[in-house]
Amino acid sequence: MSDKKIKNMAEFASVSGISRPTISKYFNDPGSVRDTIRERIEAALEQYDYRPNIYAMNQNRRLTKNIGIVVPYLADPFFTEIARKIERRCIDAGFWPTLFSAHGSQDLENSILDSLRSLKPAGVLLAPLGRASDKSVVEKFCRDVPTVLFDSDIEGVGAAFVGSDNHSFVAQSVEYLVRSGSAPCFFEMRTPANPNANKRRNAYIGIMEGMGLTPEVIKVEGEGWAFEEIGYEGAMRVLSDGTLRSNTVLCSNDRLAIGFLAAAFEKGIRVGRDEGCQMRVAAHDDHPFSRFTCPSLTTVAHDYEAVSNHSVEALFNLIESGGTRDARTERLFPARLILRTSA
Amino acid sequence: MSDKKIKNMAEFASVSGISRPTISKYFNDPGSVRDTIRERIEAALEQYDYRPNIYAMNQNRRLTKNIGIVVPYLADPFFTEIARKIERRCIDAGFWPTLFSAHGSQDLENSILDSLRSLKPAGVLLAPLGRASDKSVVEKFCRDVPTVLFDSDIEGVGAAFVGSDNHSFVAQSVEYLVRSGSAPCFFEMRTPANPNANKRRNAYIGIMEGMGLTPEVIKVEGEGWAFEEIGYEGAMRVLSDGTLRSNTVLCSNDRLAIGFLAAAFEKGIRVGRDEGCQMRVAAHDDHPFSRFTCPSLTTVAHDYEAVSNHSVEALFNLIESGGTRDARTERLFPARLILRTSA
DNA sequence: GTTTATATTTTTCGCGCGTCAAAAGGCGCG
DNA sequence: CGCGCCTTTTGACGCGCGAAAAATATAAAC
Repeated sequence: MSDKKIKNMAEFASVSGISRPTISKYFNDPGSVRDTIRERIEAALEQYDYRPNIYAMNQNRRLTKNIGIVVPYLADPFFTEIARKIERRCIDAGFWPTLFSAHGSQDLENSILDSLRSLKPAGVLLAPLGRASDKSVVEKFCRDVPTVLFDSDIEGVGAAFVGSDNHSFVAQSVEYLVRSGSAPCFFEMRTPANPNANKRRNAYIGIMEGMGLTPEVIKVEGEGWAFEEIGYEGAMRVLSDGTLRSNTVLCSNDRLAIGFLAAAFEKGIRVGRDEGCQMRVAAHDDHPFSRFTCPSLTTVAHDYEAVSNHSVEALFNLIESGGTRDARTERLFPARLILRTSA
Repeated sequence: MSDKKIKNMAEFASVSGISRPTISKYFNDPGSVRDTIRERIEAALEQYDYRPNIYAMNQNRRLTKNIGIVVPYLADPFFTEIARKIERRCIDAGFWPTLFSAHGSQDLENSILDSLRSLKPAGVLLAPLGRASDKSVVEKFCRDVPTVLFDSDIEGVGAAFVGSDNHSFVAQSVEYLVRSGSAPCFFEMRTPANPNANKRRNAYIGIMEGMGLTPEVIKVEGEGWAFEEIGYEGAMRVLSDGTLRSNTVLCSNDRLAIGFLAAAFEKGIRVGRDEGCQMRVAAHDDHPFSRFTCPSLTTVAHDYEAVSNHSVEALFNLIESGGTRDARTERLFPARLILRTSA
């Protein structure tokens, strides 16, 4: 490789013997130039190691190749995992993804959306905070920028929503728990950050009633995204004061269950489906750590792969159609029961 | 606020009655214009909601306001946490941080550094993969871009290194374990991803020998960043085949310990410092989940705050000095023992 | 060999802002 | 009031690239 520094496209055009507009076309879409030309460009690229200035590119393009990925709370491995998959797919499709986390804060979510506007992204994949989101801000953003919502829905906002079917989660967990033992009570936060929590509780109530059973919902105090802590504190309380009537607990999500299991362990309560166990605990999400809880957590898994793939797919379609959104689409993926030892 | 769309700086200059170069100066550094002028600009800004085009800005500036933050594995909450703190400080200082994760892959780390070049960042905060890093690539990058390394050191690379003092971690854990019971063996991966692991092992050996004790290092198989899994599998093996001579285990890091504790639980081995416990387990890092392991994990905590603050500080100094690096500085922060119930 | 459709080149303009030099203006000070 | 310093204005240029139109080249089809 020659170490001659190429400083702009014109210079690269002259050393490669190809006109500048054609080079420009190549960088926008390598497939749009004739094979022989593409080969010559790529040969020159090997030699001279030129890269277009992304700022000059993005300034003039109608649409950048940027894609914003926004999650509510990156410290939750669920989001890390799904963000990783989404990132990968965007890169493979020739886009430039950028990851943002609102870290549980509305102000931060708002200012991320604000920054995102300046980035003039081709599209945005947004998992909103949920209840804590400033709905009007998100709504306005989605009107201006092609956006696909995932994980948490905000009704009517964005061009599409892709997520997991909360009813499917709860149907599987409740059905299994009832069949294999006794009916579960439902353990959740009083004011859940995430709208999925409400859907899960309602599904629980509906399913229990449909089976002729009496639903029992236990709501514990706590705000924010420190779910393990909230689950722990809540469990310490209910395990002490005897409010827990059922010996089977279905937690709204795995992170609460992690706290619950820690509390049960501390209190010397044996959890599991074996002989000698006093209670069973199950949850939803298949958090990456739920394999390593004590006992390992019986849970219901997201179809991470499907959710991330379909989110990206939906966004690409939206981008290709020029951001027109005839009808908002919603796509929910069913969950899969993961039997471990806690229930 | 008027909803008149301002499309460029010239237009904003005319509606605000201030010349364009002065407006430009203001956006580069609000403090560089006279107070009366600044007030008038800010008043106009309230009314018209104009924002400079970041692409046009960055194209022409000698240095952008971008800062790259690169971590090896974002699914590890340790990095999520420190990245969050670093992000915050960059934003407060008027920079535009962007977070990247190599997700444990050398290829990805390389291509992130490659992309980062195009971003022409003012500086980069890099926690390299460590052993898996392509040293020559990282080295070359650090020569071209002002870079501060954190968490994992690569000797001689980058303008500065900021991290935790591994000797301090191990000194505290070993001293405590010896004082409160018996001497620990050291549990680690055979080929650790992170160079800190090697430093911790060597510190362990040195400290044990210094106390007149015989070090015992247990190395378990496994590659990559799935530490919990590796710890679990390794523990299942050593807890079965009797290679474990000591009843006190010091894990190289918390994530291995999480796996270890899961294995011990599964095997019905009681872990803790109470009567009736068969073994003690401690580790290093104070992983956010180590409060919720069963039993809760005795560990040694990073000074997250100091590491993130000082990394950013070092980078800002580097940026202000124009990227000149007279001498590479290294700054290590001591750790703090966190007593919980596992040891 | 001619037609036709497609690809490429040439030319030219524009994007929005940074930066510079020279001229004009504001400000505090005595 | 007048001096000198510092800030702002004026006017102009450059950055690196995208886009559009018209001219030209290429390749396949007839």
